[in-house]
Amino acid sequence: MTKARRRGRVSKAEWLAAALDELERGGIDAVRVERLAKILKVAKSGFYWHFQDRRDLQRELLGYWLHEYTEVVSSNPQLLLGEPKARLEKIMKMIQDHDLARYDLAFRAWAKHDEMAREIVQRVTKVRFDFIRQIFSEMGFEGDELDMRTHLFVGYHIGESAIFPDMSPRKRTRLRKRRWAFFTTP
Amino acid sequence: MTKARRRGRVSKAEWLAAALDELERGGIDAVRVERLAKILKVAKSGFYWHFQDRRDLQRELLGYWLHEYTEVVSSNPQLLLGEPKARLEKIMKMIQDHDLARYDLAFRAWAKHDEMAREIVQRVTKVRFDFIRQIFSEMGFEGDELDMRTHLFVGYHIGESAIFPDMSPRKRTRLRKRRWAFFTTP
DNA sequence: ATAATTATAGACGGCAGCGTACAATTCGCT
DNA sequence: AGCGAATTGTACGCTGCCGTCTATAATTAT
Repeated sequence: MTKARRRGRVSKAEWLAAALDELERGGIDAVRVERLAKILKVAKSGFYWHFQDRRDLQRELLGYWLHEYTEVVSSNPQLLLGEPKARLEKIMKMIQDHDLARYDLAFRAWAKHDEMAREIVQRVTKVRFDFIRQIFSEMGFEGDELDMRTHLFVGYHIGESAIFPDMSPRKRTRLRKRRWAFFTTP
Repeated sequence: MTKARRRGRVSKAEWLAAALDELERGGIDAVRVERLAKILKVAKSGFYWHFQDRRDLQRELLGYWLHEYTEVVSSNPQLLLGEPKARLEKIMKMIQDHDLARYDLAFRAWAKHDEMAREIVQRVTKVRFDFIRQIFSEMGFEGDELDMRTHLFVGYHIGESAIFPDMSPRKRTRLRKRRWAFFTTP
């Protein structure tokens, strides 16, 4: 439906994409209507055709992130079948390859002072936590040991790309494999 | 020197404390001169007596955080002596008790789009990384295994309190002990 | 008590951003 | 080509915030 038509028209999806870019770059306070309009080389009036107001854009941003960066993964049938160790490996590769934690820092910083953002972030955290917990559970871990491994896994992967952005892909892959061995060893 | 005197006078330290509060609550964009003045119930003119401008406050904020939340810990003589496993345990307890990662999310989100902040954040990350790496090294880990454990440890602890804020202190302590066992086992 | 220092109040000009109004243009279809 | 619907440009009023200025009050040193 809403795809870019010719030149000069800006679709809703393009406004959203620009907003996500800006969110990552400058935090939610950089996601400003006039700023996005300038980036898209367009007057801001078009924005108010697609969205009710700035808040409305923020809502859609949260929905988009929840769906594309968590639900799409956690409901991927490929990740629900087979040996838990193999599934964990696939997920770790996926996190790295698709940079699934890319926007986490910005969304979580935002959630600190915004109720609407906090709700979605909590949901994202819970979905990911339950998903990983299930896998460790199938590996045979229980109780606090299960919780500890799940927390450590989920907590680490949310921050990795933000905290250690300068690691080479080569090294990242080597460490990933060691991490996998570390996490899957009883 | 600069302490709160009577009513109505606001010291530099109080401006800084309010700024740190606001930074945690709302991100760097919430650290605004007039906002802080309102919080402190004072006109903003006093601000410009203590600080050259808003940027100057930000600089001091970074210096304060670097010193109080990293350097003070990493140069603590108590943490430089004794068995590496015992030292690691002490550090983990300290991270929990003093909530040492409390401001990390806000500073790291800020660093995404501000060169001055990025410099300090990188320094903080490096100091912590080297500090922890030394300990794991003394435990006998080497090469990629050493790097993996250091990354995992530092990466996890930066995010923990931001990502899992609702855990009870009791449970946090139990998981901490398990984490210690996990990290110190070859 | 007086002088010097330290901090505050209050008012100003300037800029950036939000949301609105309305006219103008372009698109999709016939 | 022409009609209605979809999208944009331009202009406006309002608010919040920065940094400056000047007069004034409170605190400390002499």
